[in-house]
Amino acid sequence: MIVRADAERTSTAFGMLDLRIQRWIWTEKWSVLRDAQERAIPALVGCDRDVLIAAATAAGKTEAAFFPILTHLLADTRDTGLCIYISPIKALINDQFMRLERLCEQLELPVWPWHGDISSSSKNRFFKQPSGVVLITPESLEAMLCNRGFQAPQLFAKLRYIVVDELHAFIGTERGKQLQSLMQRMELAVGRKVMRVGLSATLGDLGMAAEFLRVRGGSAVEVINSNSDPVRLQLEIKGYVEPSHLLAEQQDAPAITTSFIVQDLFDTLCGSNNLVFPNTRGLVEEYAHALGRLCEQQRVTNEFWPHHGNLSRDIREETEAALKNKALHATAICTNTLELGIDVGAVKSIAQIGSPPSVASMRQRLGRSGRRPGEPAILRGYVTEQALAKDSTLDIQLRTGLFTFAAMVSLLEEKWVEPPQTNGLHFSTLIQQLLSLIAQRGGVQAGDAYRTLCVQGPFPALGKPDFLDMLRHLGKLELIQQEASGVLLHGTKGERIVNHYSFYAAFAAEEEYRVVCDSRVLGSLPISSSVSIGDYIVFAGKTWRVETIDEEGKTILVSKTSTGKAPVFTGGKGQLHAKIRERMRELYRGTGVPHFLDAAAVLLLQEGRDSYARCRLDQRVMLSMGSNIYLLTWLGDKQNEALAAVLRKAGLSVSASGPAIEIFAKETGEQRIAHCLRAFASQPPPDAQQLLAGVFNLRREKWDWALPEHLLKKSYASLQMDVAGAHAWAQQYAAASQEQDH
DNA sequence: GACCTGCTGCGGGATG
Repeated sequence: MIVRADAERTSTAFGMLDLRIQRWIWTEKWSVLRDAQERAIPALVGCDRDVLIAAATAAGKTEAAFFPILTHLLADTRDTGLCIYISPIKALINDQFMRLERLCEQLELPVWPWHGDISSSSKNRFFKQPSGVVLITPESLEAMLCNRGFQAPQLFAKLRYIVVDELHAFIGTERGKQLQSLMQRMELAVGRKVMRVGLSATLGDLGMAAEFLRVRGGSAVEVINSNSDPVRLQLEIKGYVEPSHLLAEQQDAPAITTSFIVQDLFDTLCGSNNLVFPNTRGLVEEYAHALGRLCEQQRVTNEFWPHHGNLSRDIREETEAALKNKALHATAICTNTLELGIDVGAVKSIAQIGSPPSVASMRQRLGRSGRRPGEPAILRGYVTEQALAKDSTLDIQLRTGLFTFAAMVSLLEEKWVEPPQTNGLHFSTLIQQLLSLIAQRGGVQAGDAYRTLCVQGPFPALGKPDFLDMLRHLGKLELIQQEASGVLLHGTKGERIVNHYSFYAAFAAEEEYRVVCDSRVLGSLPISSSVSIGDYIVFAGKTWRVETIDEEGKTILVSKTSTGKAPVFTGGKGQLHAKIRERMRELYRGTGVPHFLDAAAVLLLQEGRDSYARCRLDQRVMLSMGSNIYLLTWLGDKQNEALAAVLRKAGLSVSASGPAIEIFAKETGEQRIAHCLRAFASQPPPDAQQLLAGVFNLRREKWDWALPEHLLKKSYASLQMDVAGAHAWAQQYAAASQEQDH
């Protein structure tokens, strides 16, 4: 057997694996182990350290983790161990289950897929024999701890490893804090350390990711960073100019440039598989509909399929099947539903309409193309700018849309991605974890809860007095109550909430209407998107008339029509990192032309540079235009948000706007703004409580409504602002303006 | 001018 000889000759790690796993690798005809696998096996097989594996999407990360883990679980022949694998999405659990079960069948090791769609009979069988591999979501794990807390020590008695897949998808989120807390609670239940394994393809900073995996112990995590062969990139940004007079006259008509972009997509993408990312669900609908119509007009089979989170599973699977079907050419118009885990096979190119939300996201998207040996990863960018007019805003004059996109692409080429955002406090999730801990243990001492969740857990930023404040507030809201003995229990309201299944998710979800046509569910629309009877809408790439709206049953009935308009989906704003603004400024100051711009985009680049020079933005920080003053910091959105709060507190009417802060009412005067900035710089940075005094409407996360005011402000500020960064900038500004005065 | 993710236990009734 040649295959066997190859594997043995080139690999020492191979010999460390259980013989049955070696045999399985031979029968699968794998000639060599991948780099990540080769290095992960010795790191994991001894079960004596935490490991972070960073490797490209198709580099066999799952096997890299499971070959040595299964080997370790099988080593004790009398008592097979347990491994818990945690995934952010159900579809990934289903995928991994199919891959893993083929192997584990041979090993006589049970694999337990575990999420909301799995029957309780399978789950009950696990409770009788808790060993093997459990593939689970954080929410299902939360439910297990909540409802079977007393059994936790027995259930996890044999737990050896916790594997977290798509680690980057958790970092910096409510679910991430929840996950860290769950891992901590499992370890406490069994009274010992359990080895943690993180898997990811898109990590901006491995040290921070390691620290996320093991709070206060990141430096001891073994990091395996496997860069497989770098893929050749083929990048292009095409520029388009929207005639402004037409836009003003016909508000409702689709923009002229949209139809140019649609035509270009049609011409370049037909005949191959591609993904198109227009950034919003509404635009996914618009483009899918427009491309479908174009196919109809040209009398060719439609090759364009919509995909986003509000479409029914049914419709999403149609799109996924079209992409996987080798007999068809298919292009998906999608949101980041197709950015994560689900396997849709290799695609030829990615089209990005408008700049992406982050460089990390653009890289993840691009990772979907160029997966076959020798093929490049192709990114086609499209940027629309409005025609220049006398009254054009600064934004339009500077062509910030093009410069943002170009800066991001140039950073992508340098392999830079945003570092993970780990300083969010997420006190909302602390409340959830406290209530869940009470459920798990049937009551908990306040000091014990503080130690578990804050001192040793993922919420170390909360001091003891603040924690007690929070408990008192939760008591007032009847979420918790304290027994005479000091034990914390659920209050009447807390009891009701914890006993409903909606408790297990750490993140908030908006209520939605189901959209139904002839008893087929097409998907859902958020309650907030205003839709009335008789409206014509675009949904799932087709047009419909709204027939009835059932408020009780939360259902919208529609029928087919021939015209319609994409519905409005609401949402927050992305946060641009300061590094991108820095790169934009270098582009304005430079004279070179990035190789990835087409002729029209180069013209826009020149127009932007002309405006930058004309406004003398290299020398000045403030610029009066129309009735406003712009404070051009060129900082990231979080720093600008903090500066805007500082100015707002001084009584100015302001709004953070791209690379600048816009100050309304020119009569304010540049002097007054300069004075505010110097005053801010001369004092130590204010805390959130001072900065957000008198500011309302700060609730963003699921349990924010139950936080005492000052903790809500602290949590909000940690997520939305960088006060220290803003302060550092103000100090630089103050020093520079002093020099000018002398 | 943002996007996405997730969900138990129990009881009643039908079916094999």
